[in-house]
Amino acid sequence: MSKIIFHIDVNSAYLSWEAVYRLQYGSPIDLREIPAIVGGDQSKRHGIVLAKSIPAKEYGILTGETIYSALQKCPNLTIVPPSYQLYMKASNAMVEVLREYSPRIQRYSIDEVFLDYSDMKKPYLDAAYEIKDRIQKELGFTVNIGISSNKLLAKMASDFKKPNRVHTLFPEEIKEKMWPLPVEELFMVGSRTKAKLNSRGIFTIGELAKADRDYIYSWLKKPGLLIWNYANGMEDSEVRNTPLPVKSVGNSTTMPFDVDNKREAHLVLLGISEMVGMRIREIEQNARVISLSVKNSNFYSYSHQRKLDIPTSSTNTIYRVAKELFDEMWQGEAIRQFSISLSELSSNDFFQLSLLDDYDEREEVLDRTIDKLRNRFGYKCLIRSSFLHSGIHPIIGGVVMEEEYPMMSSKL
DNA sequence: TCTGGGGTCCTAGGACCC
DNA sequence: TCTGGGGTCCTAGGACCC
Repeated sequence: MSKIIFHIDVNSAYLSWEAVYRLQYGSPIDLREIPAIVGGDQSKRHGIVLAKSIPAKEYGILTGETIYSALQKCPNLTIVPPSYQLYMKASNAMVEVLREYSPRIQRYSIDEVFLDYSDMKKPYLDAAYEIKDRIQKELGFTVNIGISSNKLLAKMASDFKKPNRVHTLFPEEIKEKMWPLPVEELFMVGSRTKAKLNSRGIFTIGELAKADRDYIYSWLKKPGLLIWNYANGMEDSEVRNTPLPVKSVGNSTTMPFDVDNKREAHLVLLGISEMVGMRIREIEQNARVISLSVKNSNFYSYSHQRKLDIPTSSTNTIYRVAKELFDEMWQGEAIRQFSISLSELSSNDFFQLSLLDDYDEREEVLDRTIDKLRNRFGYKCLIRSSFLHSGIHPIIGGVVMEEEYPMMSSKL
């Protein structure tokens, strides 16, 4: 039987949540009704637009652009900083409502949820409008709900006219509702692929859909086949109740100032190693591959990685390898952003039992002791002396540890 | 005071082996 | 005299998502 899938998408999520929160605490202004954005701190060089109100959108302000540029478009723009704890709470509250409608729920991101409504009693349109209205009434923010027979089409549907709407996009509606859209509005067609497609005369989703499958595959390989299938409405992944296992853990930081010397670079790497180390131990995994990536002041990024003989979760090992990678790749120029990522993860119990001899083990006992202290008394209770007076944070990375939700990124 | 941070997946090329 | 070919592993880079 054909499925009924909902995609629930919070309208201007971060901005709406800020607006609701501020109204609850007596603010006379609804951020959704004025040109406003949620944005990072420019003085820390985090100055990009994370979310925008509809009035801000009318000034041509785009998510991801610099605040500097947004201010040129709208000088009296209201800018508020992000508060991720708040967004997590709002997201959780929404999911609690959704659980009343189906046990099959997939949190796709902090503000997007897939819900499998197949074989439920109440007619799906009634349920969708009820969900939408309840979220608005009970939680104060609005959502769009897209409905179809698969996740891809449901997601495309939720992107139609906003805010506070329910849309359907069933296979028989594809031709009329999806094919006329510009090809870049298709999920997984980004700016690079848009340019490629346009260069060969493909401008709409319909034109991609009608292109020859083998031609697209020989030209754009697997991603080409994927978007060709999507353009034809073909997608069949399950609404996953449980998150997939984590494949990599990484943290990065854009420094408030460029780093142009090895000593400071190493300190930054130590700070990041502390965070990724804590996180990998938290999920009880070991990593076989350590990757270091840097972005220089010209915004050029490059990376090196190393595969270890023995998977690790030791902060010192991560740091040592990251330092080696940095020393062999660094060209001596000013660095803006540092990033360490751990991958090829494996459960750690095997190694703990089998490697009785090993050097990493004592490290790990110490690491775990430090983790416990930091979890109990706060991160700052124990810091390495090398950071004192360095101007560099001893633990670097902005992960909200409690109540983690899966970030599924480009995978449905 | 101009451009974040956290992810997944794919491809290409070289090394190495038989 | 004229340099195969397939498979696997590793690394670097790049595409996309929210």
